[in-house]
Parts: sequence; C-alpha cells; structure tokens
Amino acid sequence: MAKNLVIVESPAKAKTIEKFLGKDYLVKSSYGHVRDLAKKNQGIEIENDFKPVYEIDSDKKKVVTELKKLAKNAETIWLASDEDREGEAISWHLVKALNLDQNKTKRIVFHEITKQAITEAIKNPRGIDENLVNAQQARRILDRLVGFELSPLLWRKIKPSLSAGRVQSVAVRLIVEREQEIKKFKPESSYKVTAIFHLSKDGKNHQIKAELPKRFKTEQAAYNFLEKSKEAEFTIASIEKKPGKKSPAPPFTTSTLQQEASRKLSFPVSKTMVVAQQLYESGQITYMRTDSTNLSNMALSQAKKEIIKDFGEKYSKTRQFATKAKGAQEAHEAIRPTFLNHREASGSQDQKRLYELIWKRTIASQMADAQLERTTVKIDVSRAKEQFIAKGEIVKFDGFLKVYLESREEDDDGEEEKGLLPPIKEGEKLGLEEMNAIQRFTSPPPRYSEASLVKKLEDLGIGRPSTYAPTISTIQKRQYVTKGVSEGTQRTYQVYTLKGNEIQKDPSSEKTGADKGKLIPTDIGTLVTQFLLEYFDNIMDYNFTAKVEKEFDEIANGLKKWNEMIREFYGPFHEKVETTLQNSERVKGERHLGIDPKSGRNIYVKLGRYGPMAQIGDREEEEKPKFAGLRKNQSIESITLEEALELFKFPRELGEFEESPVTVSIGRFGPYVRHNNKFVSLKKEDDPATITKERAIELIKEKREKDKNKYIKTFEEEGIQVLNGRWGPYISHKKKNYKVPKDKEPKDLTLEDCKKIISEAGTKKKNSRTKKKK
DNA sequence: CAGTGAGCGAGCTTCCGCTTGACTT
Repeated sequence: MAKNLVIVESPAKAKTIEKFLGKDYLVKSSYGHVRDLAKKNQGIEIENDFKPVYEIDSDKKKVVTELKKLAKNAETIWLASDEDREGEAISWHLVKALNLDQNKTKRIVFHEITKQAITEAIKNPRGIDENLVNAQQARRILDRLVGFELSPLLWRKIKPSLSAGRVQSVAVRLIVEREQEIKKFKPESSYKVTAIFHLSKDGKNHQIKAELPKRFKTEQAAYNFLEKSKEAEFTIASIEKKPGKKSPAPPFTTSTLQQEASRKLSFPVSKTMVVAQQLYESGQITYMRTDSTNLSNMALSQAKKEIIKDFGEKYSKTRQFATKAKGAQEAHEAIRPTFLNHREASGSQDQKRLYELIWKRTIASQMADAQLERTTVKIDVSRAKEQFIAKGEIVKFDGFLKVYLESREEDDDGEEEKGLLPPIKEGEKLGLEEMNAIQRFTSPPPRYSEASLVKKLEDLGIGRPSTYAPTISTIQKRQYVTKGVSEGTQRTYQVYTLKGNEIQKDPSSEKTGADKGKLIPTDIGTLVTQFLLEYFDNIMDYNFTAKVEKEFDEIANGLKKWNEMIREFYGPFHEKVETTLQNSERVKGERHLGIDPKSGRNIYVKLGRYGPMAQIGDREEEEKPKFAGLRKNQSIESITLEEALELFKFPRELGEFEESPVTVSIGRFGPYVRHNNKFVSLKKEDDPATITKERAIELIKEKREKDKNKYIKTFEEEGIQVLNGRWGPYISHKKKNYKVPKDKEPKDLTLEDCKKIISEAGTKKKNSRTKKKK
C-alpha cells in the first residue's frame, strides 16, 4: 500500500502526475465535485441561517467509497485540486465526505504539470482556506436560490419545465435584445465609389485600385460625380508611407479556442470541447477548460527551440500574455500542445485539425511581430474636390504571420483592397480604366453565433470555461433560442459604371439577412426575458454577476460573512418572488390576429401549455374554441392571419390505403402521416399542405422497411425483444433497455442469455444514475 | 418524446460548476 495518496480533479491529470512522483505515491481522481446541495427542499435550511445540506452525488458514491478506503490506509493524503474557489471547495468536500483526519491531510497546489512544479508543491503544503471555501458556498447557494425560486415561478406564470438562472437568463437576454435591435434597424443606402486607374511605365501597364473615402447619400449625387469624372484628369497628389506592425494573439483559453474552432473549422462549441477532451485524455494537449493565457517556462523554452529550428533566431520572441478576462481564476495554463515538437496529433481527422490550430496558435504567440509598410496614396480629380485614396501594404518581415493569423467573425463590408502598389511618384497622371458607383446598405448588428455569445459572456464575466458549452445547449434545450436556417433573401442594388466615357446602369443583387446557424430567440425566450426583466431586473442586469463576484471576493478575503451576504440578497429577492407569484398575470403573449372569414369568430395566437398556438373562437362561445400549434419556423410575433388559417386545415384526409384512411397532420414534432394508428414523419422536402396520397404511401412503406430491421428476435411470453437501435443492438424488457455485450452475436441470443443480461444489469444499475427520467 | 390545448389534480420540472463515462431506442 502506498504511503501517500494524492487526489486531483481529473483522471488524466492523475495518470501524468503519478509518473512524476514514483511508487510511494498513489494518485487518484475525485472526478470534480463529490458532494452538492441536496435536490429536495432546495438543499438549504433557509431559516437556519442558510445552512447548506450536502449529499454525495449518486454517481460519485463509488469514487467516494474507493477514496475513503485508500485514505484510511495512507499515511498522508495530499489534496491537490485546483487553486481556485471551486478547487478549494472540492478539497474541503473531500475532507468531509471521506472523513479525513486533519493531521494526516495536506493541501497542495500547482499551476503546471511538470515534475518540478509538483515536487515543489509537495514541499510547501498548507491547510484548507476556509474563507475561499465559504466564498464558493455563497456562490453555490446563491445560484441555487435564484434558480430554484425563479424556475417554479416561470412554471406557474408561463409554462412548465422552464428554467431561469444567473447565467442562462442573461445569455438569453443578450440574444433577445440583439434581435430587437435587428428588428428596429432600418437599412440606409449610400453610394460607394471605386475606381481602377492605370499607369504605363517601364513598358508595363500597372493598375491601381482606389476608393472615395466619402459616400454619396443619393443616387443622383453619385451619378453626378461619375458625370463630372468623364472628362477629368487624375493626378497623384501625395504618397505617404508609414511603418506598421501586427502582433500575435495570445495562446488559447477555452473561450478563444471555441471561437477560432467555430470560425476556422466550423465546429459547434460542444464539438470543440469533445475533441479537445480527447486530445487531453491522450496526453496531447494541456487542460482544455481554462481562462488563463499563461504558458509554463518549459513550454516557452520548447516553443523558442522549435521556432529557431524552423525559422531562425529572429522569428523568436518570448512573450507572456496578461489574462484580461473578468474574474479569471487562472488555475491552469493556457491550452497548448503538451509537446511542441509534436507537429501532428495522432487520432481522428477532427483531432488532427484542432491540434494543428492549437499548435499554430501557441507557436505564433511566441514569434516576432510582423513588420509592415503601409502606403496611402491620394489622387486628385481635376473637376471635383473629392480625392481618391489607394492603400497599399507590404509585409517587410512576416514574423508570426508565417504560422497563424487570427480570423474575424464578421466580414467587414468596407474591406479595402490592400496589396502592392506600383512604383509611382507625386504629380504623375493616371488614366481611368473604370469607375463604379455601387449602392451599399448599412447592416444591423449581427446575430450571435454560439462562439460569439461565449465571447460576450466571457467579456461580461458571466459563466466559466466549464459551463460555456453546457449553457449554450441549455438555452436551446429549453427552446429559448434556436439556430436560424435561412440563407437570406436577395436584395437588388444599383451599380453605375463609367467606362470609355459612358455611364451605364446595371443593377445587381446580393444575399442579405442570412441567419443560418445564428442564435434567434423564440416566442418563449422573448416572453420569459420580458417577464424576468419586469420583476427581476437586478438579476437580469449584465453586471449582476460582476457585483456578486465582488462580494464573493470579500468573503474569500475574510472581510465578509457568507451567510450575511446571502441574507442581504435573499430577503428582498424572496419577497419579490412572493409578490410576483401573488400579483402578476399569467404571461400568454396573446395577439388578436383578426376574424375568421368563414365563421366570423376571433382568431388569436398565444403561448399555450405546449408552446405557441393559434385559437379560433372564444371560450365563452357555445362552440368550443379550436386550437392548432404553430409550426417551428413561425412565431406569435410575426405570424399572419392567412398563415394561422392554414394551420386549421389539418388533419387532411388523403384517401384510403389498405382499407384504412391516410391522414396528414401537424404535431409536436412536425408534420406526419397517420395510417392504422402508425405515425410517419414527413421529410423536409414534403409540404403537408400539398403532399399526395402516393407520396404518403411511399413514406409508410419506407417506415415499414426500416421497422423490419428493427426487430432481431422476440420471446413473446416473456415480453423480451432483441432490437436494433441507434447505439447498436439492445434488449428490451418491461420498458427497460439493456445493452447487448459486444462479445455476443445478437442473432444467436437465447432466452437464457437475455434473462442473464437483464438480471446482471439489474445489480450493476444500482450504482449508476437510475433516476433518469423520460 | 408522441401527434395534445375543457377542467381537475397528482406529481414532475429547475440552478451553476467541477469532472467523466453511462445512457439511450
């Protein structure tokens, strides 16, 4: 039995550290937090000065039992969780949950996983920082109180199963408000004038592209300028050269990795994290949930070596970047390759691509600035006071650009052409090849993508590296926001071209308003946000997190008692929850669309128990009102009377097939065909309003074919079935499912085999999360 | 997941932050 037990948070980290420490040390992982507030009764005794009630997570029982046993037999237990608020609390919870003897327990911390850092840490143990632990408890309790009092309020006032919280509700607010700005936005057009000049010199014909810095407000003004330019002379008025430089971006944090992987590799935020986790677990990159841009000394010297080897001494510039994120806790390094001399990752294509991005970003961050020369040329127009401007940029020394350039999310509309300018002198005359006046529209602020929302949240200090991806998925799961699917619509714009002394008008068109993959609020998201803003503007404030963080810091510094802070917050908060419960109306977002021309009854749209719906008729009328759910791409806010009337044309009878009626209708999960009590979803390309009986039958037959492959074996009497599922073959028995072991051929399973699998799974299941709800 | 929306009522939903497999149809 090892004399020393070291406990860290992550198993991958445990494996690495064990190698450094030798055989006297056993390194194990707690897998994050081992205890949390109890689920029932909020897990807080409010009347008892907010005393938290902790319980060991059901899926952590096994870990705790094992650690307990190991701790008993160890001489010294080293708690090596991260050096931040959560890490300190993890250590404290371990002391409590494992019932550790204070005398043989030591707390150590290190920021990088190197032999030196770890042996150094072992030499400098300390006790647990109770103040820091209390700051964490305050954070945890505040989040629980906010979440578990606001959510039930939403169930009562808006719709069941909704949720609210310090982080998610503000994330949704950002998206809702951005959408409102976009709706309010009225594009204005102006005319941008560009010109291509030519110059013959040294027997060569050179081109210079230039643009007017000012834009013309009206078509007429732009036309007039072109008219004036017909006979004009163009002269180089001035040439100005200025040195410039570009510096590399800092190494990746979780948030910047998510942004770049989204822009350069089109990875959703969740995919980036999954792939990064794989790279981490195979020891190829450092920890992927970090807010630090710091690199270890070892990494710095490795980077230097690689850069000098590849590009030479003058490309190397060792830098350390200050972390600028609000509330950063910096318990880890930046995300970097474990070994910078590994140029390529082993593993899947996705792993290779993400690794390459990380490698380049890390290396570039340790390279010299790029040196540029920027040239601005002004060109006079003899018959007008306006001047054209041509810009050139020469890279004098490429520096880090050799390896990596950070990308930008939005393409700048006014992106000027930059490049090499021909050799020119002041006073030289230029010929005009072509001049264009192009109508340009101002654009509304862009919708958030997953990655740009993460960036915004990080800027506001809301959320942590471990929660960015889950938050994004929560607000989608609650149907507060959805991802857009529109490629945009065509918009025509005017183009005037002056060429060979003639002006021609030639309209062109462009796509505008594309929202594919962007986050768009739903009716529910908008209504919930409005509701919360009305009654809980303090929690919806973009600075709420920053404010409470300041108080957590005071608690961590021993300047404030945690339960005092919570009491000050909870008093007015809880009262507001109570009064809102009593006094506020149920939120329906109801809109009267008009009158049904057939029946003369009122038509409304509003939020129902299952989501947005349309309604014909009033409840007081003799004939009961009829209801129909809105389609996925429709919203209470924008649906028209005509569109609402369409919804009531379902279910539609298509005729008979095999002596049973075939109907098409629209349900919770979209349009479907119903036949013999069987349901078949329509495909994307099918329109429920026009689908024919033939097509419907085709779909039914397709489904039958698919179902045929679903059943591998059936034991009728016992009610046991062997089926093919999304995750491979499984056994179904009494509505519970069991995986077929990999070493068994599902076709050859006997009844005894199945029974055995079922009973064995039963014993194993006790330890895992069985509470899985449907 | 299941293809509804009257009304009644039981029983359920929910937070943020740490961390991985287990989970599923």
